[in-house]
Amino acid sequence: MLEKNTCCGGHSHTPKNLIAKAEEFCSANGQRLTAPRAEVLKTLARSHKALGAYDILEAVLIDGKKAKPPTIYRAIEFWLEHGFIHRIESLNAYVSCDHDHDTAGVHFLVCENCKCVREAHTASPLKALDLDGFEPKHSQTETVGLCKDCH
Amino acid sequence: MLEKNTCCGGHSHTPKNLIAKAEEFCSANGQRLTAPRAEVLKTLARSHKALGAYDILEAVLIDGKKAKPPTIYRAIEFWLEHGFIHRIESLNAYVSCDHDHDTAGVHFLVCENCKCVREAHTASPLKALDLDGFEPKHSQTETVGLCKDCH
DNA sequence: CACGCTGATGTTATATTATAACATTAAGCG
DNA sequence: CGCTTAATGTTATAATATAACATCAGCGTG
Ligand SMILES: [Zn+2]
Ligand SMILES: [Zn+2]
Ligand SMILES: [Zn+2]
Ligand SMILES: [Zn+2]
Repeated sequence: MLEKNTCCGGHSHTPKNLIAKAEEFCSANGQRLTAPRAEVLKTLARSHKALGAYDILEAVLIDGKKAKPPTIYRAIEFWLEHGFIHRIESLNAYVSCDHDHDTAGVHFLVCENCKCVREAHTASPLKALDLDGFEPKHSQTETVGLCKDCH
Repeated sequence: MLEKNTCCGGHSHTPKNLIAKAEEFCSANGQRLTAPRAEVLKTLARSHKALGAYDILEAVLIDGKKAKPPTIYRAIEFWLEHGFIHRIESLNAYVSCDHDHDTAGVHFLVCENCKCVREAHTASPLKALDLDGFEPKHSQTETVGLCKDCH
């Protein structure tokens, strides 16, 4: 039974599509979709809230057993690297992403009450800046506030 | 002897102005510029790099003695609340701020190598977004990359 | 299939960042 | 001074993240 989504603009929160995309990505790129990786991604994809690493740890079973932190963090790192999840810095937490987008101009609306996260994309804010020799790698905006429900 | 600043566009990193501003702020607002608060702010103002809470802890002496974490975190919280410092989420670290600005449209260029931080201000990225009921409180952009020196 | 290589995971321990809870002290005021 | 309140001191611990090394699984090769 899928949880009703009332805060993220109707995003369905079904992990199916994302897992399918992940399978495709892995086989196309010689990566392995192992049990820890699959469980971590599914857990994030099912949630409409950002989850901390230890929330994920509590939620997943790998071969019927509780995992340990490095297992979770390795899977998180893997999906971060390949753009399937994002880290929400202001929460020390993670959300899945089913968009295709580059690394610039990502904007998160983060509810400080319920931890739901809405992802949006705007023109890169770097455009407006004189970088003066700074070499950007990754740009991310986080707006903390209250979502429609918690407001 | 002031450290030569080569990465932040010539910002002088002298704590004098900021401390003076802080004194003024405190007396105008019935707040106390206590030893822990003063030492923490001075330490951040002297640094052209973001400092973690435990970096600050190692750097300051309060009445000749090393402080303990809560002392540092309380001072950090105080200056954060009053806009004298910022938290760089991607580093879990803090920088001083001698600008006067509101809480929207702050943009940090963060060097992942040397941890120097350049602060810039742009039009609020929220303008470009359909907030759809989301009530923003604080918005911050962090661009991680390499500064001119580390590049 | 044994072998060896590689990448991933398992496991133990510990580092790093941050806060809860309560005791004590210092400032401001009548 | 004696009261009130805000701030700090102190102890302990929570929450987040990683280092280091052992083991295992997949895979190509012979
Ligand atoms: Zn995304
Ligand atoms: Zn909410
Ligand atoms: Zn600032
Ligand atoms: Zn640098």
